[in-house]
Amino acid sequence: MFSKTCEYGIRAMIFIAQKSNAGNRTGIKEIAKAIDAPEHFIGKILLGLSRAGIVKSFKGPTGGFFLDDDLKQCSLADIVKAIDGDKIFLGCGLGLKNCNEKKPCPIHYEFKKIRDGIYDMLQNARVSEFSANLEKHLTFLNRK
Amino acid sequence: MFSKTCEYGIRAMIFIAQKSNAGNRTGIKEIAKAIDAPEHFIGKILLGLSRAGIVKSFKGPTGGFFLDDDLKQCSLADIVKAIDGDKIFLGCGLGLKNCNEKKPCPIHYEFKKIRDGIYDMLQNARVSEFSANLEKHLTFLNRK
DNA sequence: CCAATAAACGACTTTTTTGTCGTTTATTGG
DNA sequence: CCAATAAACGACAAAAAAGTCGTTTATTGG
Repeated sequence: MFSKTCEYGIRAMIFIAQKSNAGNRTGIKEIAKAIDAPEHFIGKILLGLSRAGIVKSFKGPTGGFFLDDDLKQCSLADIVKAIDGDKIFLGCGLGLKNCNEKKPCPIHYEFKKIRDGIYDMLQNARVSEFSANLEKHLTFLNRK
Repeated sequence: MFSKTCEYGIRAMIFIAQKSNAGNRTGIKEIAKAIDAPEHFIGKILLGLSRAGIVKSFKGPTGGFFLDDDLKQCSLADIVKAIDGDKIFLGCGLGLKNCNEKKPCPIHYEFKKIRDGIYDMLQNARVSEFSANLEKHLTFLNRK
């Protein structure tokens, strides 16, 4: 569904949002441990998201990643777009470049429903809405 | 969503079904041209599907690929399972190995709806149901 | 039997994705 | 100012996916 990069990215953002909601910044090491991802790799991913303006950071001691109030409203769709682009929202299910309403592939309309469902879900899910359940250990971000 | 291999595989199967419905076999060259895919690559993919028992073939002149009456009932889900496995139907949206009802990721339940929707759609779509619209040029399998 | 045809098969190459490493730059607190 | 800290950055390495090539095997029709 999503690339691994994107999966890590979403998990990292949800974790950063949780920390930000509690008023804290968090560093690459802490994030990597929390979401069970390779440290250097999420560093690279967060660099990309930072450049995309989806996360803020400061260098040095007391530095780290965080979301300001605007960014807390960031949706999962925004993250996916920044990492994987919009092909999951717009692309043809059978990989056809010129598939569209005028020249649809055999599953075009059925597939559109799926894609729209994915988009709605991701668009309505904001990174910061998951903090409460994570705090209560009702949901998890790591694989162990 | 699907791997390229899988996209080619589904397109090839739909094309083979169309030919089979018309009572004909079709060869790798013809398939490759019809669905706009690399010839050798399609050969490799069909070899896999043939081993999985999802398509039949004969060698030699008058040979080629075809579906017998049983195989015409094959669903797109069967093809996806044979090529990409079942991770799209069962896997966690955030890539977590041990994500489940007891230890769900933050988007587990929302994502389950999506996955179930994909499964239902693919399960209910049979390869041979697309022939009529393809014949009428209402739908297409190539990118040009 | 033979030549032509077409799938089967294995080995290989290329490209993309994923992941790693070492260095540089910015910031902080002492 | 300085040592410690942490993100930024670029280059590289490994693994997986996508795609290619040449040869072999089976089948057909003449």
